[in-house]
Amino acid sequence: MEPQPAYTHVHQETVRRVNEIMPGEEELFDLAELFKVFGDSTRIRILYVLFESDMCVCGIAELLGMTQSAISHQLAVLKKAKLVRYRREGKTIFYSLSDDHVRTILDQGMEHIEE
Amino acid sequence: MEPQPAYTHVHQETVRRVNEIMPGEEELFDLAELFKVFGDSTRIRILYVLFESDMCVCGIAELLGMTQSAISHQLAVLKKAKLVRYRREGKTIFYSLSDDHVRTILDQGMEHIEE
DNA sequence: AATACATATGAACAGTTGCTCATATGAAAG
DNA sequence: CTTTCATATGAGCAACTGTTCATATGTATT
Repeated sequence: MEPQPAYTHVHQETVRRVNEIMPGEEELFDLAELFKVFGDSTRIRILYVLFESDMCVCGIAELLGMTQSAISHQLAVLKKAKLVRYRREGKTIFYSLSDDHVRTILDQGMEHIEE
Repeated sequence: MEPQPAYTHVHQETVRRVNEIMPGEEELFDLAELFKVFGDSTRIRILYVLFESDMCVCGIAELLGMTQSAISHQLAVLKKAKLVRYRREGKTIFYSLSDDHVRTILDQGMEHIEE
């Protein structure tokens, strides 16, 4: 048996409750990774563009006034986080939002900052 | 009048709609700043602790097995983002969640990663 | 096969982040 | 006033991030 810390400042009952609801290490990591993706205004702008319409990489770049490379790198991040999907049509690749959580999360964030 | 970009890949109508819903520069910045705060697993763990109970800095440090300094630095970040409040009781300072958006945002994030 | 166009990707660089360590502030008790 | 306990804060450092630049991949056209 490992020695337990003393918890001089926290009640046993609270320790128990916190341990009960605290997500596991991997969930915490994944959650943080997800929010990091929302933590950049270029990526947020891309998501807002995709709210209105599926779009190709160069279209997004044009709309946001950024280079194709910068957008492509950021789309890779969004893709890895499964926030966007893509489909190929000939030479062009169209990106679109993959689910509704994106909108809910951004809306809640917006509500918070507008207080 | 400034010269307008050509938008060779995007329809005028889409450009108009995107510009209509795109938040302003300052809002985008604030939104990204907010999500950056959620983008660290230590801060997320602190928020989960505060879901269960108001708590002093050293209590949080104890519960999470981290130094007082590390927790204090992170609480400063949470405080700046207005995600937590604090009250002094003698020598001790108790931190608590400041509103419900925190829970909604974390829940939505959790839903997304659990797909 | 050669060219053109759309996109992806790796290296490099400046800027940022999270922790540690040392120290400062601030309140209560002696 | 001095000590003690709780917290805050600044400097420093290693790790990470977002962009640019150059180049690679992949598809269609000639």
